[in-house]
Order: sequence, then C-alpha cells, then structure tokens
Amino acid sequence: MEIAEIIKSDFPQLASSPLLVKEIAKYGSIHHFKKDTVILKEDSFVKVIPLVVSGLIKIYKEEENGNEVLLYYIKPGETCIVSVITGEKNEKVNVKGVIEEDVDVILLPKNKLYELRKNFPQWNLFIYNSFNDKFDEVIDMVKVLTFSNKEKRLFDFLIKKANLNETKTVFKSHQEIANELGSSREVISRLLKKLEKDGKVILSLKKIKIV
Amino acid sequence: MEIAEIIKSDFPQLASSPLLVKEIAKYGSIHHFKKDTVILKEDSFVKVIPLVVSGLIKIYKEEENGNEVLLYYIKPGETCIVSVITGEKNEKVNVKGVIEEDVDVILLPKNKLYELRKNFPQWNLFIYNSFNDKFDEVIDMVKVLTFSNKEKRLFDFLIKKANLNETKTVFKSHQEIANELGSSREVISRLLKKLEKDGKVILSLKKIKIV
DNA sequence: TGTGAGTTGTGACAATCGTCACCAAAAGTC
DNA sequence: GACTTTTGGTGACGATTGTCACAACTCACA
Repeated sequence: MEIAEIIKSDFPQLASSPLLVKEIAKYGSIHHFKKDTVILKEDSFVKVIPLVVSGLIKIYKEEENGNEVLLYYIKPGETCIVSVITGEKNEKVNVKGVIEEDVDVILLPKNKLYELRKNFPQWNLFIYNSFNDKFDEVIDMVKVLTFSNKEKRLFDFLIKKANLNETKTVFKSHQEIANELGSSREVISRLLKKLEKDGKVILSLKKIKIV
Repeated sequence: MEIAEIIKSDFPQLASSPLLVKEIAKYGSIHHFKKDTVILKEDSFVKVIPLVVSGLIKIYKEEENGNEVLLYYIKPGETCIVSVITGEKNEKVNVKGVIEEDVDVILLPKNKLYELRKNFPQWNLFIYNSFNDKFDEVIDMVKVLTFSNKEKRLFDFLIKKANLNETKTVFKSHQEIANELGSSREVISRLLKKLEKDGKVILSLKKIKIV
C-alpha cells in the first residue's frame, strides 16, 4: 500500500491536510521491524521519527542495575513523542524503545521535523495530542502507584495490555510482567492466583485471559 | 516593568525572536495572584495561558475522595503546558493548579495560541521544551515510586522543593507534605525524624532545613 | 499568662510486599 | 523417553507503611 493511503486510513488527524499527506509520502519510507528490536537506545540521538502502522512498541526506562519501568506502549496510529521532542531539540534520548510485537512503521527523517512543524498546523496538533495522551497515561500511573497496591496496578496493566488485542489475552510470563511493573515473579504469581480465585482472570502458561 | 523587558530577561528562549516578544507584549497582561488561589480547575476550560514571572504554582491531581498527588511545580520562566495543550485542543483540564507562593504572571489569551504556534517556531520550541521537562519529571517520579521507599521519595521531594529557594528550606507542615506525597502524617513524621537522626535535615515547626 | 488550635512524637498492630527456599509442571532437546 | 530449561506455586520471614491511640509541644491571641 502507498504511504499516502496508509496515512489517510490510519492517521486521520494528519489526513485532514492533503499537502501534509503528500509531504509525508514524499519523505517517509515504510519499514518492518521484528519483535525485540531496540529502536530507541538510551543516550543516543534520534535520526528518524516513526509513525506506527501496525504492531506495538514498548517504551520504558532502564535503571543502572537492570531494573526497568514500563512507561507506555505506542499503538498503530501513534508516533513516538520522545523521538519527536528530542529530535527537535537535538538532545539525547533518555528512555528505551523496543518492539513488543512486529511493527510496520513509516519513518520520517528527523531533519524534516522543522519543516513539518513550521508549515503544517495539523502536524503540530497531532504532536500535541500524542503528547497529551502519553502524559495522561503517565500521570495516571503516578496516581495508581501512589494510592493503589500491586494487585490494582497489576490488574490495570493486564486490562490495558489485553485491550490492545481482540482476544483480551496477555501473552507474557509472570517474570516478564514482574519486570515491567518493577516487582518480583513470586509476588506477581501470588497476585495472579488471587485474581484467578476472584474470577477476574484465567491463567495458563504464558497466557492470561481477562474474564 | 514592561512585558517586553520581562520576557527578555526571564524567558530567553522566547526572547530570541523580537517579533514574538512584541506579540506577547501586545496581547499579554500582567497579573498577581495570592497563595492558595486556584488557577486551574479540573473539568473547566482554559481561557488564558500563564507565563510565570515570579512565585510558584503547584500542579496536582485530585481524587474523588480528596486524595491528592503532586505532579510538579511551575517555576519562573516556565509556562503551564497543561493549559497550552488543552487550550489548543479545546478540551477540559484534568489536573488542578494552585498558587503555592504568590505569583506574578503574564497572561496570554488562549485564542492567540494558534497564531503563536503558526508564526513563531521559537514559541513552539519553548512549548516542546516545557513539555519535555515536565514529562521527564513525571517519568522520574514513576521510577522513584516503583523502586524506592517513602524515605527516598520524601528526601527527593525535600531536595527538589528546597532548591526552589535560596535558604534550602521547606516551609510546610508534616501533614501538608503527607498530602502531597499521598502518605500519612505519622509516616512522614517518623521518616523526617529518621532523616534528622541521620543528619540530613534539621526540623523545626513547619520548617525543614536541608543540611 | 493561660487557653486552644494546630503541629509533632511515638508505640502498637496489621496489611502489603520483596526475598529466600524449594517443589511441581510444562516445554524443548537430544 | 530421559534430561534440561523454563515457567509457575507456595510457605516463611522481615522490612515498610498505613492506621489508631494518645501525649507533648508551639504559637497566636485573648
């Protein structure tokens, strides 16, 4: 499929400007990345801006000691605001981005950012919206972390993750979940067992179905 | 002092464009707000965008049950990104903003936002920068909330808050701190006592000095 | 100078959660 | 099929933290 067609169907906010669509089609290129590919490396400079067409990208923060904190996922129809902002500012990235499920992305060269920002208000609004969405997500995370226990945090995570696919199922091991939530495997196992007893999830190997 | 002068001395990023300074001077107006004034109300629409000249604004999220979560402070030289973004999007605000220390602000009418964004790349970059800064702060908060105990969280908070004035002193009661950190007064008292024993702070009534 | 509201100190207790230890079950490998 | 690796289950224990209870202190102001 042509880039212009993809933008029109998957990025409605950008599609409202035919000139902008043309511009993106002209300078963008389609790429495919496989699961576990690192697409954002801490302390590196951004060269391209991704517009996610399919798949899922995980953005998280990694500590010196190997700990990680999940921040959010980038879904189809979204872009990576960290890339956009650090790209515009010519600064180093301070989060990590990894392909969670194979993605198709349109990549825009970083040096086109200024032009897009200057000439296309729709682009700017798209960025503002993206920023707003992710900011809200992270703020909500702060709220949950402040007032809720791990069980709520875990359940919130499962709901959010499960909603990203049709089967309402999370395909992850307890260890993987523990890593993303900054907890330990044993705790996650226990809490999942409790959620199962309460009829909220159904567990099987590397597979958690939301009831 | 003239608005143009203030911009030039306190908002270097904006001052790089004389035309932009002129524009802000033309449509902005200086206002003073006293401590505890609510300047951002949840579920309301933004009418003006503040550029903080002096003082401090506290941005936090309030729960239904009265709980609050401190998100960040807006210092002199900064603007309120939540206002900018929700202003541009014509959406309701979902956080609360209260004057923490008497402020002088330049207020810009919301309907000038589009023009500024469209005509002045410096404005846009200023907004991007502001967004980036606050996003980083909140992300860091997620990290601390995930991996650190209350003592670290409390000490981080004190450091950050104390650095906003020259005396390295936080003028707050234990109860107020507990509210902002989503904890209880007793816990904060205990931890502060511990910090004092460890020689990290000096306590007196409604006053905590960082050593 | 005495009173009261607001602020701080602290012990006791329970719930939550991280960690260690060890086992069981499932999947992959030869 | 035997072995190894990965994944999941669970008891025990201690540290952290929220809560209740109650005492003590500080300061404004009458």
